[in-house]
Amino acid sequence: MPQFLSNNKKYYTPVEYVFSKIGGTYKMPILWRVKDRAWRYSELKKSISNVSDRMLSKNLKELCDDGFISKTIIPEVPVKVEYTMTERGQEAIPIISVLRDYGFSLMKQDGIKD
Amino acid sequence: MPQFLSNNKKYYTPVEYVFSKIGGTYKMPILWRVKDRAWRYSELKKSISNVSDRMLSKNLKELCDDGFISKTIIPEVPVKVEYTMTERGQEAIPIISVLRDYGFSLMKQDGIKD
DNA sequence: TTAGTAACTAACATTTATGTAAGTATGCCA
DNA sequence: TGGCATACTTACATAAATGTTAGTTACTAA
Repeated sequence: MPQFLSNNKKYYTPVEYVFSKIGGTYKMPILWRVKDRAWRYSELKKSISNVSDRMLSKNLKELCDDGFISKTIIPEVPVKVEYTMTERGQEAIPIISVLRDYGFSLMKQDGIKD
Repeated sequence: MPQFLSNNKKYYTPVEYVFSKIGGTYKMPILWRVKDRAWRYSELKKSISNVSDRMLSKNLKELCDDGFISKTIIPEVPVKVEYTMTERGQEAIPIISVLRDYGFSLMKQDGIKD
């Protein structure tokens, strides 16, 4: 396998690089929601089953730091925080869409009903 | 998030189901190699950087059990084992291809040379 | 009888990802 | 002053993925 470095971490494939950015249990679910409108922290919390504050804020922070979403703090009372897509984030959506479709196809092959 | 069961494990999204089948560090690298010809165990071992016997044989077994590749034992001396794609495995290739292309695109955005 | 090769397999250790519970900051309102 | 709300953050614990080392089977050739 080829290999390359980024931030002192070694990657062996481009696919591995993708998952370092948008992999894990919650990042794609977050991006998928935020794709067409601004979402508040509390909305995401309610909408994504079982996500803890720890994982939600960790993943939101990483997605911001990596440029996939952006964060707006609206100084109302109590404070309101909104997350929206960046252009880089939008580019991830077709890939997630392909994975979703493939997931449904596998589920069908395996006799799983959703 | 919606949810469904398969083999007593709970899944929340179709994407999660995809990764339960072809996710992890080595499954896509294996499928990507096996896509156009038969590969021997020892060839895969040499070709995939850093993979241990434990992970290689575990992943090969799971990919077989899940119907993505098939295994042929050729009773020469010493024994020869070959892995080839199934039709179900072939269907995964375009998805891996999309992920690879996206990986290269992210790497380019991030100034990483391969 | 010993050694060598291919393809595993099992036991145990470590690393990484995720879960749980509690606490913090800000500001308002009663 | 106390309590409530949103959006986190921290410390600690558990679970899941992967790594390491050694061993196994089956057969042949020296």
